Amino acid sequence: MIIVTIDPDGPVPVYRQLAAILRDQITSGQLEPGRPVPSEKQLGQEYGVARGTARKAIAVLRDDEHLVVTVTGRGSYVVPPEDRPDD
Amino acid sequence: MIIVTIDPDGPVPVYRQLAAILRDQITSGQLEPGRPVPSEKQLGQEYGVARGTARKAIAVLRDDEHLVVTVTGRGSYVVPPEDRPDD
DNA sequence: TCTCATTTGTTCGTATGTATC
DNA sequence: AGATACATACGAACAAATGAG
Repeated sequence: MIIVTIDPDGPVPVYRQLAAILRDQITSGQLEPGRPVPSEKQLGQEYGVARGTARKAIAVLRDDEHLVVTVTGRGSYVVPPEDRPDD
Repeated sequence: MIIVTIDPDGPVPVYRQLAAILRDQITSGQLEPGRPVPSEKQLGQEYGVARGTARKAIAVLRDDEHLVVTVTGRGSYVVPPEDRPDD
């Protein structure tokens, strides 16, 4: 069992650490295709970071890696592997 | 007559200023036990704040001070003094 | 049962100010 | 100067619950 925590004082920015955690959950199938990613608020509470930081982590997965899509007023959802551009 | 206004630029957050205003109205009896607190929308309009800010003010009175209870789809109501935990 | 308005609940989008590194 | 991080605040959209009719 690997304990995944965030180190605010480490060399890697918090939002990138959180993005890595979520990326692992997605690629491992723990977060299934089509299912919603926890909200920015939830992620903030669960990982002890500000909403803006959680938001930035999701932005990485969405804008840079296309692992999720975001819908205003709804949330972000895991993109099925076959729908991901160059994967 | 004390004029109660909200100072958006002061050191105290707007939602706490509004919570203080409502708290005074409740403890002074101006807002009577059992009666509804103005809706989030109304408070927003009356005090010139966003609904989310009015909502946050009510959350303080409900979650931290137990001065009001909230019913989804209905509104928030003033808790009678004798029903308030440790008061 | 159905429709409608009102209200609370939740979420994202954006901006500002402050502080730190 | 720039990136990071937090708190606050406004706005918008969507959802769910309630009650009136």
